[in-house]
Amino acid sequence: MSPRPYRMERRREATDQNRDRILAAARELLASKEPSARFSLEEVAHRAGVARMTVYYQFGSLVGLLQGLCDSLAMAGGMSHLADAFRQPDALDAMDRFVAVFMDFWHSDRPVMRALGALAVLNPEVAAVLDERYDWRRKGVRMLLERVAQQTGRPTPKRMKEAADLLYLLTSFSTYDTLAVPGRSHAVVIRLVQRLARQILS
Amino acid sequence: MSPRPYRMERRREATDQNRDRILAAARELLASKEPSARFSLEEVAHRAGVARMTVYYQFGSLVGLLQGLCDSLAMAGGMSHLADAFRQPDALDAMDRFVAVFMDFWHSDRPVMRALGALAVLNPEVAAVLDERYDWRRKGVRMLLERVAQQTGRPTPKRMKEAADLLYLLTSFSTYDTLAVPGRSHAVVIRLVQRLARQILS
DNA sequence: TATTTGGTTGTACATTATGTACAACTTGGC
DNA sequence: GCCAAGTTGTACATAATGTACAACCAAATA
Repeated sequence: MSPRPYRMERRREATDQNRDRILAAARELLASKEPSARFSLEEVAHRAGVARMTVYYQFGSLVGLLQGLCDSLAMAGGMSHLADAFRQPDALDAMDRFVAVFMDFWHSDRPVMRALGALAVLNPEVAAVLDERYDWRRKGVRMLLERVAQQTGRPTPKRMKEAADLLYLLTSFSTYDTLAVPGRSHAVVIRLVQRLARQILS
Repeated sequence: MSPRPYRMERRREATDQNRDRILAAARELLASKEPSARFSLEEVAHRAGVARMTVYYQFGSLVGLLQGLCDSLAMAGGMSHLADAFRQPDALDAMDRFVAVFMDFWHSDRPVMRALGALAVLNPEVAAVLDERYDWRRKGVRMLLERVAQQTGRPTPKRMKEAADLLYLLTSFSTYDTLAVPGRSHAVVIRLVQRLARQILS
């Protein structure tokens, strides 16, 4: 028999709220530096005020939870503005916006980004999740450089590859994490990286 | 009673050999990408052909093992050449050598470097070990820039801080790991980073 | 040769984590 | 009132770290 056309709005709401609390707990735990708060499914559940089994029911596994976390971060981190960058008529303006979007993204939940990157290095499954979700950056860099090349006269392929790798490096979390230090505001970091990006193309 | 003046050369040799085999097994395991080869004390011992208790006896704990691994990597990765860099009479030559030493270091056992960095992010104890051992880079950058500033006329403090952070970024593992891709030789990576470092100072 | 000592090994145990299975329960939706 | 989605608790299997302790081995020493 076919599934009945349930509405279930209130239930949806309740379970979504649970999901959100679980994700929030996971964020908190990943961001927390105290060694007492080790990141584990058990602790996430406890912090979310939910049974361990609920986390399994909602996300399937620890990797599933991280997958949900990635999506949640992309939503909250302003990755939706990425399309705006490419709508800029001028290629260099587009690059500036591109840089800014990623700096904002890394800034939005910095300790979690750091932890996720580390988990990805150590766990191939997590790496696959991140690669899939952060592939936008690779593609974006390529597209941007294509536009810049067309606008300013195409450079040699070798220089293109070099510029692509450098722009990829500049927009990486590691770059943001190294340059965003106490005493240098977020806005200044963005302008600094934008300046470096333009230097690369000259 | 005071300890007797033991010689024990042959025993030393034997145990040192054991230590080396354990460290080698740890390196292999950390470098191995197959998910079957999870990094654990148990697996390290098994690969080294040694009982688990021996690893504990020699290194105390997993963190102790990683500590030993760091020291071993520094020895094998040519960090001893760091002093040579600072013996260069010209400041910019010194910087070139400085860059080359670190690129060689990151290159020497790349997958292990990658894994160690990730472990450090997730484990404060490991982070302390790495910070202690890799502080040379922070200090080195500062010293280099002091020399460059004296040689070329001292720039503003703000630019100094910026240059220091950028040079720190350029000599990081992350930079090496991003730029050393198939099709770009190690030597080319070094020259590329050296060129970027000089650009920073202009 | 006999003994001491440093290093190795095995066993047992406590603790913590992931993950699966399954039954019981709760509550919104029909 | 009934159904089903979602939640919870219990039990269990597996694997990892870490500690304690006793047994053992072989080199070094007296």
